[in-house]
Amino acid sequence: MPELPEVETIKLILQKYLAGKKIKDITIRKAKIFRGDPQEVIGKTIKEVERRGKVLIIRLSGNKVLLVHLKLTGQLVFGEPGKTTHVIFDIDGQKLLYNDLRQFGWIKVINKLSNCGLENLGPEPFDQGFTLEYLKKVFAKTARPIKTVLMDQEKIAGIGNIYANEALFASGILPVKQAKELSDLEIVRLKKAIVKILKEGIKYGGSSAKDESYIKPNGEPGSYQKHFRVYQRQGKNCLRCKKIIKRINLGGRGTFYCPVCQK
DNA sequence: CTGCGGTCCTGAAGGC
DNA sequence: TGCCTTCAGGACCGCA
Repeated sequence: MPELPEVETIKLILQKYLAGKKIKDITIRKAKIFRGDPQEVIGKTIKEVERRGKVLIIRLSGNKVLLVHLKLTGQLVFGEPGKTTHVIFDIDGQKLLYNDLRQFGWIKVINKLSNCGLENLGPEPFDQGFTLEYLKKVFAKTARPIKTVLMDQEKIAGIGNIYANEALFASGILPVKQAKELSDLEIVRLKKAIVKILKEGIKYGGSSAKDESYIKPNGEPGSYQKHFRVYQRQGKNCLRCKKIIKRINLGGRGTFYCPVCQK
């Protein structure tokens, strides 16, 4: 599922290929995916591609903006339309497809970045606002499991199930541990682990695990799945202590941890 | 305000 | 073999 590293990877590639090009046409095959009037963006030039949390921000001429959320199975990919293609962008004659098997994702046309939902997102893990003080304050306030808090986009932007599991393993913290019960030392370790794991994800171009449909715009998969330490490794040996990795359900999400290394 | 559960959607996997 | 049921999962909505 596209999380911060996957969306960042897509952003970097699209920025390279789309900046300066013109949206010549848009074909909408599934109306609910595309929100807003496509006529407002047809003919506009792409100025810049950015990211906020898991949302892609495509800035256009005339102060128009396209927001894209890929949710679970969305893809932005160059190529020929298939049965899961719901929107087709004609970019100077080249087809950029929005594919989405489960149809949870969306594309929105907006006129300004204020009041568009992005302002409710928490700090970016690579930005200045992501401080130890901020995390201490947020964690101290809630008895929710730490993993649930990590995935709360209003607390921290961009972390989903894969990177929450991996960051908690890397910092030796149990996913079910109440956020307010974390020690200062654990918060320091967790903060470092979040940054490290997300950067690792970006370095490998995101993760394309077995049941996931994430691919890069050029159609190639990412390779971070080869470096998972706990995610989907239930029943296998912990890479650190050799004990069996467990899987539980937490807030409706598959949750993976080592009962020995994580406390 | 918080937090839980239902909802969207499809293919894969499991049960009989 | 094949039909039917169950499940996964990000974010939003309604409710307690």
